[in-house]
Amino acid sequence: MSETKLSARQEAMVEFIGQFIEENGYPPTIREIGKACGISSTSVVNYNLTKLEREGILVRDREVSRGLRLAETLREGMGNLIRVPLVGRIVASEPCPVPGSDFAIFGSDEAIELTRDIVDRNDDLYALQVQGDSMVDAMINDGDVVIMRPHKDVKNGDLVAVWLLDREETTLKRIYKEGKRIRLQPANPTMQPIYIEDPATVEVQGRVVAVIRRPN
Amino acid sequence: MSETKLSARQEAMVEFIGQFIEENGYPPTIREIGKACGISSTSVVNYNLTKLEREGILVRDREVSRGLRLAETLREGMGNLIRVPLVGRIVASEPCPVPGSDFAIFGSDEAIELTRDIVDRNDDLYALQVQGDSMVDAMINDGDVVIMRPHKDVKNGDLVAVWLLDREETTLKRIYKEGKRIRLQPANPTMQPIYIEDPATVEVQGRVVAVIRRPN
DNA sequence: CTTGACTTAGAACGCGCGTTCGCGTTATAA
DNA sequence: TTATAACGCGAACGCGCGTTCTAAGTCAAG
Repeated sequence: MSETKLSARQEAMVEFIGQFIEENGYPPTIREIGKACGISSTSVVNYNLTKLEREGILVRDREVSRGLRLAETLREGMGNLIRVPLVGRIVASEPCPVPGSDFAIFGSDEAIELTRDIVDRNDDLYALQVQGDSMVDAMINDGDVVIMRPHKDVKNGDLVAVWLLDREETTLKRIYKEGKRIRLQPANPTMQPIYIEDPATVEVQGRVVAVIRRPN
Repeated sequence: MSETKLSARQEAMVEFIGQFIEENGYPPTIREIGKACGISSTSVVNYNLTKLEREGILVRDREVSRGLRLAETLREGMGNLIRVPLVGRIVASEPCPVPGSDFAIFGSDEAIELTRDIVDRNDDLYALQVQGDSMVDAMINDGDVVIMRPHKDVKNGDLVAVWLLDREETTLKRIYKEGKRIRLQPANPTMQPIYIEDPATVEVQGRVVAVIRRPN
């Protein structure tokens, strides 16, 4: 779609509409747009509005007063904020909860709002709060919130939450598949890696996409 | 103001209005509110609307179609997103930059958008990206982003960035004033604290309000 | 020049929608 | 009981506002 097709008048209209909505909380009328952009006739405003709609710049609800909104605002408002459900706590001594299996230990309305600056996509992300100091070797403190993505494709070097069957503990490590064995590398470079000879004894719960800490 | 004064009908109206705005991008009319809440008369809707306005729940623009908005939405929309400038990198071997003294090493448009869920207030917050593994004893990795608040009032137990004059290094520690001396406690509980006998040799750069890590 | 697509103007139509008024119901207090 | 207020209903008034029709000005192609 070419965006250069917008005339100066149409560009002014779009700018005014956006400004108006932000100021007043509701869209302007045809006549308000006309007055602001120096258009005397309502039909001209209507004409250009229909044009902008066909261009995809805005969405109109016909027969409705103030029934228009900017498509841009629609996407920005919906897409820039991501609500991630806080589904539970992660403790070393027990398997960490996942959204599918058990339900949330917090109310389902418990969620963390994040921006695209922190997590780019939102494909079934969920959040867990770390309890205890058992994750210090993963550079993660008590109280930290980890944002998880269901594992699906785990690549070498990913920071993942795994449940170790034989040790009966949950841990956060970087995972490397080295032939038949698996190496679990702590994030803290001063700690030693764990080598797992039997891949069946590790269950990857998910990949850590972000860690958020709020000291006191 | 007592919030329990809302009747069931008024509460339903508020809920419907918020839902309607989110769905359509513009507020409902009096008659739409009435139909949705089972009110046959427009005057009743108008009556309760005026009541809600006096209660501070919503704002009305008189004589204007769809001229209403929720006060809550007003605050949330404007204030929920916080832009924090990314002013530079923090390295152990040099003093960390602060917004006032040196200017941003990144473009001034370099900023991170955060929500109120991560940082509550926005009083001159700024962000620094950690470079190097020198902060591992503060449980902070290479590449982590720390959100800082200019120090002002530093309380015991705050996680702060300090410049140590005699060691010539920047470090992130929890600070405790114990009489005349200062104790700098690493976040990693396995590490030993540093004791500073002369308070003049530490310069508090700011308080860490959040740490954000995005593993690869 | 004529033709036709694009854009602007002005005016009229008609329903949308906020406002207002009268009146009935219920509740709490004097 | 009456008085006052809070709350509800329905109808009518009147401007707000989207729609539509006619007409005219602009500009490039033929």
